[in-house]
Amino acid sequence: MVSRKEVADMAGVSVATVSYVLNDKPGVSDAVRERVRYAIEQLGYKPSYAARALKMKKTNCLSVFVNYLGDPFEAGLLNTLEHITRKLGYFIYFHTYQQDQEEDFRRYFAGRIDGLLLMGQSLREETLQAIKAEDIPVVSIMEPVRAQGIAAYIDVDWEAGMAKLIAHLKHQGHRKIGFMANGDKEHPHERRKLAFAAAMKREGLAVDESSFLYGCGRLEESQAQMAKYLARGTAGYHTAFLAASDLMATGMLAACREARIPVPEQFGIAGCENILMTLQTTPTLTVLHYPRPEIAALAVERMIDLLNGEPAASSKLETKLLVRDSS
Amino acid sequence: MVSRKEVADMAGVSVATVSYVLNDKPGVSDAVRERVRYAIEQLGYKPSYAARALKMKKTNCLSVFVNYLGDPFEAGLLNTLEHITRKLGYFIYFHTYQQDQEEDFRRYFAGRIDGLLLMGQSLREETLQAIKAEDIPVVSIMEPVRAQGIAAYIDVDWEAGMAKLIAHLKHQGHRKIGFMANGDKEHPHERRKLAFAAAMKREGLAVDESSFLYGCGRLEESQAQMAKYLARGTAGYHTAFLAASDLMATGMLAACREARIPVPEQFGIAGCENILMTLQTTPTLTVLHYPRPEIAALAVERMIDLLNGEPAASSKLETKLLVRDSS
DNA sequence: TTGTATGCGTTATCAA
DNA sequence: TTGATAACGCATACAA
Repeated sequence: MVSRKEVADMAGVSVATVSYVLNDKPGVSDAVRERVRYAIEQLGYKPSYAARALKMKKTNCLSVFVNYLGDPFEAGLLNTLEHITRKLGYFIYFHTYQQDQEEDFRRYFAGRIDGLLLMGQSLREETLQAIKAEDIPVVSIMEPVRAQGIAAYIDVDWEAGMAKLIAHLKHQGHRKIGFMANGDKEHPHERRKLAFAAAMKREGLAVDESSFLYGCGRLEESQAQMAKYLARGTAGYHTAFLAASDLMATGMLAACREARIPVPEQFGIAGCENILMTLQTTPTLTVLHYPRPEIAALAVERMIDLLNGEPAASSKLETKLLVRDSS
Repeated sequence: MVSRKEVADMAGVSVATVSYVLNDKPGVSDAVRERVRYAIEQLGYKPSYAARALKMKKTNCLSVFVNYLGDPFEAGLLNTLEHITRKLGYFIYFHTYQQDQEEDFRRYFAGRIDGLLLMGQSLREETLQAIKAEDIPVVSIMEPVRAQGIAAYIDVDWEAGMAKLIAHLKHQGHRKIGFMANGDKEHPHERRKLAFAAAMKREGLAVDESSFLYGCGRLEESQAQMAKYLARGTAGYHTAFLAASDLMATGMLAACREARIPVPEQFGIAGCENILMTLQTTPTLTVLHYPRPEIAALAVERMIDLLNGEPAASSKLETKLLVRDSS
């Protein structure tokens, strides 16, 4: 590990001068600048991140809590997050988040990251306190289910979106519409479930507990649950199903195929994210389009604002209804 | 930000004593220990990570370069990595890796992480030098395509695995067997392609460039490429296709369904990872089982070895053939 | 059993 | 235009 002192010695200057060159400060003669640059190059010197972070009280690192690293919907958000923040000079870390691991994370906040990005998770009160104590700004993509103290989130207007989907299905003649929910009430999918229920009521359609299946956010589980539902013989009770995620909608599609129930003729299905896969299913999936790049970009923008001491603000973007072959 | 000095003042002791308590050093009276603990609790003190990292020249952080964050195969590895390392007291960071971003990462190694985990990527020579200069151990899950200086990798024996798959298909009567490859020669999938070619030759079956399609590791692209292949009318030239990833195998399945080509009657398809999804496709997918939890656990074990100064070592585990309905 | 003092690699202030 | 030097928060050798 070569430190600044060695560079200074080799260039025959003081450590301060090396700093000036490194940070492009004015007031260093070209000759000295060149000598320092040469020494840095020769020695392969890299500034120590830890020392700089200690001195500056700034890490240039951001952290993202991800619900599940294999999720294609989240991946679309993460890619944009990573690109934009890297261009801004930040390093961004991804971790999977689970409620029961929050405690492990609490000691994580002191002097490691400048900001925290959430993917709609609701944090425990103590964790929030720890974050606040360290003065770490939090921005959530997707509105947390429990509002909490998180003042900055970026999301779509789920109720308006679900209303569009429901109106479309209603127009197709559907009256009994079900919903494949996540099941975990702390999961960001929960907000989509609530929005579905609210929109159904506003459309004058019935919702009760029998309207819901629970697919845990996973294709496989959703497929299994749907298969069980269809096998119960009460098939036909609902004529259409929405899902809290495209992955779960795809699972339902697979279950219908297995059960030889024609979609959309006998059963309508729709998702609410527009992940790439929904264009490749048979039939292609009717979805709400969730503008992931825009949302991620806005989230970063908000984060930078907060890091600059500007006040928190939230935004809700619009979804777009894409009618395809599954409805 | 509350520092150790404040804790010391409140407890009426020196900063050193606070350190002793914090690090569970012996030789502190119970009374003092209690007082310090109380002060820490009251003030909500958390040790500064940056300061500790600077002093100890150890960050307790590991980094993982991931090919694609939405990939279900990689996700299975990441989950295990995260669990095990966290239990060992490490924080683990995930980043997506792309060749053209290596330069950005070069300054990342100085004082930020103790070790680097790769998912089969081949790094540039300069990057490798930078890593070596910082004395950061590297362990790769999946053998890198270009051997390089990476002395520690954990993988399965791909050639033996591909041989099992091919022998199985041969036994089913297939002679013309194709392979859906990635196309990116630096991608870890490339090794599976090479293993396929080698195993085919050893089985006395023909392989040439026409044996390969290129799905870029993605379901959608694989499906599109397969659809194009089937539409060419030369369909029937190959009677079976393997894929470098289960996701791509699933894409081929979807393409066959679209083209109304019955699998496995007219066309055999198989994957080589055994991700969960392969149990839910129609038909279920014949696969090689890649033991992800075991591989990930071994990788962590090797990393800890290297961190303790023990010599590098590599391992190759066995795959298992799971014959299901697609072949 | 506890305290003092030093250094880790930086940045930044103040002198020279 | 450059150089000493004092922090930053922590761990630890050594002294008390």
